[in-house]
Amino acid sequence: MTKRENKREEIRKAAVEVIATHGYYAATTDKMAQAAGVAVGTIYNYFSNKEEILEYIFRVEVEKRFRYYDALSNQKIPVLEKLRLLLTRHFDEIQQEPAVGQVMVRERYAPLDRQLSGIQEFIQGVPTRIQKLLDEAVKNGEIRPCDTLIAATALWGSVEAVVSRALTESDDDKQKAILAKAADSLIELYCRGLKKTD
Amino acid sequence: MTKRENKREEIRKAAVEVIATHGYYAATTDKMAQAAGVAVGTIYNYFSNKEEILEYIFRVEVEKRFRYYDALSNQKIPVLEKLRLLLTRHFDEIQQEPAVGQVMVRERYAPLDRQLSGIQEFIQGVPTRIQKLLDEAVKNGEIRPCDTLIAATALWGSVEAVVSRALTESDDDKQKAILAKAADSLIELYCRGLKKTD
DNA sequence: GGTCGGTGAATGAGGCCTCACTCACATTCC
DNA sequence: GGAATGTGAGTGAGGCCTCATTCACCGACC
Repeated sequence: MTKRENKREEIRKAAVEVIATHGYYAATTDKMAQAAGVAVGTIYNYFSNKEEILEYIFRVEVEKRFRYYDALSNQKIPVLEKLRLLLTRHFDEIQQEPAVGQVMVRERYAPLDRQLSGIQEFIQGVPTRIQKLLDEAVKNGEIRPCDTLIAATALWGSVEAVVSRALTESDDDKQKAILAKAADSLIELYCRGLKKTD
Repeated sequence: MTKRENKREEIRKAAVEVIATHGYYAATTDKMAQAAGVAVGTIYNYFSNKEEILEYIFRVEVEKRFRYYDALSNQKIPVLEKLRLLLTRHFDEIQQEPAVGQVMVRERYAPLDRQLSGIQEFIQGVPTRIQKLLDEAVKNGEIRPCDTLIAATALWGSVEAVVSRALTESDDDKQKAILAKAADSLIELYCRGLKKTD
């Protein structure tokens, strides 16, 4: 990583913290600069404006997830197992960087007017890929035929809600407990449903 | 409804439209005033500040849902049926006032620093009530024992995601189609799960 | 090895603009 | 005619971004 990329990374991390605690709009460039230990002007040597910072934050996460998805899609394991791995990885990452999780669930819609492509890709891209997996699973008979658009949307919505819920938990151990078993709980929920099997 | 309440209501409706299209932060008081056909100053005769408008918007919706929940909880029907009715009603209301739906899914977290109680009640209150229903259903054997906190959080997360997805649909008929069958699709998804019943 | 000029990252005060909110006055209502 | 309601230009606080300047570093040259 070049020196330049390094500094960009430092600013990104600082911005994540500030946005996570104050929200995008209250996260002033002053606060970000202070958190990164640089002057305001320095930020503008690495990003063209405040929005680009938010976009970059999302882009980094999107790419992480897409890479993992791609690696997974070639493997010869049941689709539901792929799904479980995908969610597990996601919750793991949130656990390691809770602030990133905060930003992702909170700022998905942030600057409405000029929609940022990094955020767009995240909102649409991840559920779309889940839908692809579900379609595949329907085709090979692993799951029953159903409206995969609704199912994929619902599944990812659950994930975000659980992340959001976990992160409002002030007790650190409880937070970790929720995140740790979240993937398995959700997969079980979506596989078996709620009804008693009789 | 008194004349005063009437005007407050008009301003609320106008604000909903403006916030739905621009997002809370870009929704200036000027735009709201214009949309309501009044002067900026008038708004401040009915609301003490901009945040209170957003809070009021949420409060109106929360109370609608709580009233329906209360009416439902006394009835002698299966819990899962209550849940279905609750969701059906919710999606119906969104269909009739899509802008309100936009605001609810987008602005849940809006002004982070000083959390607005109307919004808080919505974020926490609705899932909490769903969890109560699930607990009841577990107790009377209607559904299998499970982590009802996760299940309730997930269920409501799915609802919000589907609403959000439907509202990004520009084709009006498609939007209605999604919303119309959303409640049943979700209930079925959560009851039967995805797996093939063999 | 000491001097010197070139380079570009870093700085932060302030320009400029936006927007929530006010208030002195006008209008309407009863 | 007095109370209630409406008005919208004005105010000032606050925040994004700029840019003239600084300065640490480095290679060139004597």
